[in-house]
Amino acid sequence: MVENLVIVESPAKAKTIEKFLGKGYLVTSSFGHIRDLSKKDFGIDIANNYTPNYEISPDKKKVVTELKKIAKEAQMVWLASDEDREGEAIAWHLSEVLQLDLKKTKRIVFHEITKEAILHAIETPRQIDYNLVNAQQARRVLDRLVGFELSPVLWKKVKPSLSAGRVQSVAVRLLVEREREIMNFVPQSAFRVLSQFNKADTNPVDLKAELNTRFVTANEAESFLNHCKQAAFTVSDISKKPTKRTPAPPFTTSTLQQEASRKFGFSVSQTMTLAQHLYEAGKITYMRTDSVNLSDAAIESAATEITSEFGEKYLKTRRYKTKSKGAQEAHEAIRPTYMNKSTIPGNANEKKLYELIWKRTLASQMSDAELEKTTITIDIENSKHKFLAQGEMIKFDGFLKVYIESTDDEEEDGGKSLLPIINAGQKLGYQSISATQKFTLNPPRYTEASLVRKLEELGIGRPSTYAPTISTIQNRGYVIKEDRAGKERGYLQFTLKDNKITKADKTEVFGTEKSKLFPTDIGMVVNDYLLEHFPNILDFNFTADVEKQFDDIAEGDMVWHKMIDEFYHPFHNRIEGALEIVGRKSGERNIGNDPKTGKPVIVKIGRYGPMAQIGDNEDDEKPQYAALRRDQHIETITLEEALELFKLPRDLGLFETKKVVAAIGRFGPYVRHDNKFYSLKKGIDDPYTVELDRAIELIQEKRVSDENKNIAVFQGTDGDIQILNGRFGPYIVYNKQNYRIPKGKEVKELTLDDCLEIIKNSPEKPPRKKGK
DNA sequence: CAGTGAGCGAGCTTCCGCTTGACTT
Repeated sequence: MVENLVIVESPAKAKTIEKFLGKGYLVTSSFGHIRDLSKKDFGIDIANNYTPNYEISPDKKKVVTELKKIAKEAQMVWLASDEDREGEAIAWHLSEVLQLDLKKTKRIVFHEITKEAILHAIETPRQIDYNLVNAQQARRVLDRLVGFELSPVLWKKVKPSLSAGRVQSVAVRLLVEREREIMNFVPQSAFRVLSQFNKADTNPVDLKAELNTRFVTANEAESFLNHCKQAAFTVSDISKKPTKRTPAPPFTTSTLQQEASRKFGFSVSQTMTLAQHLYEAGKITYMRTDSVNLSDAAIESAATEITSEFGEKYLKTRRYKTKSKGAQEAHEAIRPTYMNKSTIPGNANEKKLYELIWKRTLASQMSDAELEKTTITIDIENSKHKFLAQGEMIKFDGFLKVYIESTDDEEEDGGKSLLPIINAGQKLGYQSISATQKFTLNPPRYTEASLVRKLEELGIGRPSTYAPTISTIQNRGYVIKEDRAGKERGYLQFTLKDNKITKADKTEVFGTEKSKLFPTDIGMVVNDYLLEHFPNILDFNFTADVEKQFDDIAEGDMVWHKMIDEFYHPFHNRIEGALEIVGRKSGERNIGNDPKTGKPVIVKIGRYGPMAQIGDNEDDEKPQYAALRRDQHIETITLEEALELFKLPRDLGLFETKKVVAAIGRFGPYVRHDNKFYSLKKGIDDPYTVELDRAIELIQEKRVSDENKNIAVFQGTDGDIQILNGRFGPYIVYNKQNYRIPKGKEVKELTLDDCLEIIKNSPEKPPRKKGK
């Protein structure tokens, strides 16, 4: 029997708090929300003031039973979930489900996990704030209504199993709109002029300078270089300007995801998994937070660390205020639990992430860096243009000693080099001057992390959902994360050297993308459909607007189901209106006519994805169909590219009296013979040109490797027990299940009894989850 | 587990936010 039961949300937190409270207190956790809306009939009684119908979540049944048992015996139950909308709702659900006696229930909150904070919370309990709970119910009901009414519209109008929601649909919209901006982007070019000067008299000095204008035409660039042949160059001004740089605030979920992505290339889910490990090991504070606040204790221990490591001069205590929209600040910023540990044991990635967090936290409490920016201006005789050389010198490193924040921008070359000592009036001579054609860059594609940053900026989504949202839009096929090769383009370069101008045609590769998010055809079609019929849900301000109303509910100034009612009626009307319109949305595009038949060539989303067809469905003759390749898109494919697709499948001829055909399938190019498939070799074979001889070679190769595949066969009660040679080594197949062979067994010597033993001892496999 | 693209119908999919496992062919 326990005197006091304290319930928090996270088990790791429970463990820590129990240490602070000591005897008489049992601290346990609810593992987040314990119940949710039923999936039947929306889980909402719409006609009856939107009364929610809650069910204990299946994976929480055990926890709830356990909590019920303890709560019954406890003299006092302390509901200590987070101090935000969701936390308050968790406290309320607990009190309802556990049927807590209000006289024996107290609600407590704390923002940091320190002994003082927790003891203080125990001394100042309150009751559940029902206004805040209602704000959460409004949030939950709204999301359910939007998600569960919108998604089925997509199943009917676009494709089954699709989804839409307040958060994911806006995320996709951002990607689609950026992609179209890039498609429509027309690069402009101009000539950038760089000069490599030598000091005119004795020692040659390395001084690079850039002209303060760029020339639009090659003629202008060339004639400027001509002018430079005879011109004198004079240093006219040297200006020095002190500047400073300030450290970035401590990490939140979103900024940690961004930095881990920029510095180490981690995906957002990878970062979160690593952070979860660090949190569970007690190395860092909670990793799902929107707060930049540090506890007094943390600031103090950071100060001690800084003073002892770098000296008083490097210390500057700073308190940060969160400014992101919709922040709820139930936690601290993400920081090391112990500031005196600059590194921890663990695997390489855990170490990297921990050290990043340690450095960022420490730097946030350090002095500004003091810099001096120098600009040297060089006049050109008889010209209004000037050359500028810029340099930056660190006078005091401050926080830069431990941490420099990265940016998303590509590295700019030059500009920040160290400058030589030089005087005004100094004459300079050039070694070479070049004018290089430079193209403007298209807006950047999003990475997972930069999309999270944008969503946070718009106040859409929460720290606990950033990573899952990014996964959802990929799982639905709206978005794909991949690398894409760049394209080549030519550019001009003029170089003036030894009084001679040379012109060069050069090529560069541009637009190379690595781990970027690309919208798919489905993503674009769904986005266009939603934008056409439900512009209010897709509005970038939709979340911010409803958040304001949730705040009013939390303040007690608005009744939650009235707010929902006002939203629901016009929304539901739009749903009905959208369903009344007949036909599907397929993103259909007519890209021209087939020169052979004169029939129209159409690209659209078919039952199995993006496809091209020659001829109308109304036509007497059946249209010809072909699936688009993975790197082709409805919006950009040309007639020529589409016609190319119809050259497959290709008839290669006969082998062993059966036809051999080459084509491209879901797993890439293949040849088919006698209903069997043989993959073409990547980078060697091309389905458009492969010949019969080569196809036969591939078939025979496969036959040989298949022969080696079978090691042994035994007769089991449920059919054959096979020992096969697979991609990962030998394994056993029996009754449609695969079994791994334990180490230390000689595969060739396995007997039937050995196999049965292995099958019996291998752990029961859980049923495969549906979907991917 | 690759080829298809007509049509029917049954039964399914789906949201956002709190948490952590238990998986890793």
